[in-house]
Amino acid sequence: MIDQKNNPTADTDADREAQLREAIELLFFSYRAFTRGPDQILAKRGLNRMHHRILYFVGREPGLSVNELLNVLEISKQALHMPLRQLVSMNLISNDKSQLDGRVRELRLSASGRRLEARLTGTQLLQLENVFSAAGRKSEGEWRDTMRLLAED
Amino acid sequence: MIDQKNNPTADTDADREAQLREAIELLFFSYRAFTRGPDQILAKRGLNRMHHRILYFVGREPGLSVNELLNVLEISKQALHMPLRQLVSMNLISNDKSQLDGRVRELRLSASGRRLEARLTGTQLLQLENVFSAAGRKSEGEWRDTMRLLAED
DNA sequence: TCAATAGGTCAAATATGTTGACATAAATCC
DNA sequence: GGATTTATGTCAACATATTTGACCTATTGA
Repeated sequence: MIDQKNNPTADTDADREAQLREAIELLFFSYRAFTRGPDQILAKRGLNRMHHRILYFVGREPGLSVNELLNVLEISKQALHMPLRQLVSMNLISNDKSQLDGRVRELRLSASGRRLEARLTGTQLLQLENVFSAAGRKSEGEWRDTMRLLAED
Repeated sequence: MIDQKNNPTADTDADREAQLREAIELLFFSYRAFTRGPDQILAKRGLNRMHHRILYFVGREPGLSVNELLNVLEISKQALHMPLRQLVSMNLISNDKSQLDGRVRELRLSASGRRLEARLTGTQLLQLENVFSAAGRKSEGEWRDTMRLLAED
């Protein structure tokens, strides 16, 4: 056994691990809360989280190519194939040849695609707006700075 | 078209939505970065993220019952069945009758279960420690406060 | 004793993902 | 211009995962 009195950092290390484990749990529970709203709406239509991600990133960057989408999502072409085809056949996403490079398809939201994306993402926008307004502007900034570090990891 | 000069809040609203969309993306990319390390280790053993979650929560609360685990994970009994049975048969988790109530099973990590959990969670502890040490102690606190609001949502 | 609780398991249907192959059209290189 | 590469689409086989719903045992508690 380590003599705690002669090892003043031992308690601190254990405390630090407990704090970091709380952070792990915050990420788990936050992410679940964050995806719950869209997931519920999607389930009613037989769609899943991947459909939302596709709608989201196509909406963020109209004209996105299939390859660019694959790179953002980090999934295989075959894993994208099914949900993307469904969204196209439901006329939520259009898929037209690029004028500049005939090999490339440009993905865009249709009007109904925009409506669905707005509804799905809307629950998250509202949720985050509520959180930030309760946390205050300064917390929001520190949260963003911290999340950027984690995201770029 | 809305006359921007007579609608001073229009730009602000659009900016605000852009800020909140950045926050959505930060959550998406952060969570992916956060799960990447454990996922890679798990894949080598034919395990997945659910196995890590089970190991994590059993490790956090030794003696946890199956029902308590189901409530934390928010999955069905049948969805838990397979991964939990695998972990028990790999001797990573023990599963003994409770003394107090013979119907209840108490889940605990074995020595090798603790080693695997420490390795999986260790990548996340290190990652978060790096992020927080770069962000500073004050940012860490604001991050926690904000995440608690989102998690409790 | 009877109902409720905790847990384990099975099976069928559905969904999802992986690997690998192959095809087409278009661009680019030589 | 022919060969190669790139972007995309699709298929099939296999593996995995999840859902629904049922059924069973053991144990507890009214």
